[in-house]
Amino acid sequence: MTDASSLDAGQLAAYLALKEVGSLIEHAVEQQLRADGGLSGPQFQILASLADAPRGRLRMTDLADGLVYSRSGLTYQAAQLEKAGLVTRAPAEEDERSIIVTLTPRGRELLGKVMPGHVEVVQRLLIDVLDPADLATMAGILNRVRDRMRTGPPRSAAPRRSAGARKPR
Amino acid sequence: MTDASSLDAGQLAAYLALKEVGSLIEHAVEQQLRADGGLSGPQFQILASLADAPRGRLRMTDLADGLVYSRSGLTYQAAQLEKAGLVTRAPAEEDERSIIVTLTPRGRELLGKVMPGHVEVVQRLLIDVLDPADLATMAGILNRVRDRMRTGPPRSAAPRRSAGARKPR
DNA sequence: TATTGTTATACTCTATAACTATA
DNA sequence: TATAGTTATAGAGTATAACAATA
Repeated sequence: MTDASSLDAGQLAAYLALKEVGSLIEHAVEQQLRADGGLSGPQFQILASLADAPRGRLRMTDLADGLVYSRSGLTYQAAQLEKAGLVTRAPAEEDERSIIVTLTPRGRELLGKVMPGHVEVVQRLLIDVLDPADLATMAGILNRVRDRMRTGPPRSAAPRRSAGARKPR
Repeated sequence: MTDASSLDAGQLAAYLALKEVGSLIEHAVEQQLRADGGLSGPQFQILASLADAPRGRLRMTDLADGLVYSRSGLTYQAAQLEKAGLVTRAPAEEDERSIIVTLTPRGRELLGKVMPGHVEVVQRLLIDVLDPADLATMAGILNRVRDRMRTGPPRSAAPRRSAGARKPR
């Protein structure tokens, strides 16, 4: 990837570093989750989302929206988690079409068992390497990127290529 | 993931932002690669690595090392790419055990066809959102993290998370 | 024996489309 | 008709272990 057709060296370096660090951390985290709790990344995300929700309950659709993937993909994962006794599924009372997924005590327990290791990995790979100021700077920058991404990718304004020179914020 | 057991809010925010931005960009890039050239992310990475190498040639092992995954995984991908006429595989002359993977003209051509779109996505999602200073700052920080990760994760400092975990599934 | 790579196999994940049922 | 979710299915990706060939 020497010639990226219009990304200068610095831009390319930023992109590649982001990509690599992201995937390395993800990899390390997934290994830990698997080893400590037999959980895959997606499964952990579902359990964590539920743990974060009011009564450990969320509708399938809300879960799917928060986590990116398709309905059917979530159905598959939810079925796995249900088989393992980590969540239950039941129709919502107000709307019989909706399914409410609920974290079971056992699910919460497993999450508690896995969390320390999870935190340890993140701490060791990311937090410990940076001083608080850098960490805050990075978070700020990345949040800006994330917000922009979520605000609908300006598909309309695609043909933009002014290599930098923009002061967002 | 409200309670992360020992990550403060800022640390957690940094981690989550990194994770989310990384996966959103990866997703967008993979979609573009698939649409513009019928390539998966891993396949593109292999082709790009080859394009970067001296004569468009690399040994299987060197490819695998550079790209993370297992030998067998690379064998699979290399076979796909060979079927598509994008690379060739031939034993090395100095060491009959080694296989040299070579980018074909057609492979290089496809790469050329896919690159503009690839760059455009990165530009739109990442570069355009940040001013040059932020970009440089982020690259610097992430490079520090990456270097540390590569310098063998101080496995010594990881008190193994025994905790009899091992059951869900 | 160690290294390079392939094969066989098995499993996870994801997506699309067709389908059911509620609203 | 529109929405929520499931099912059937199909395919891609990855890893592990056993294997063959070369060094």
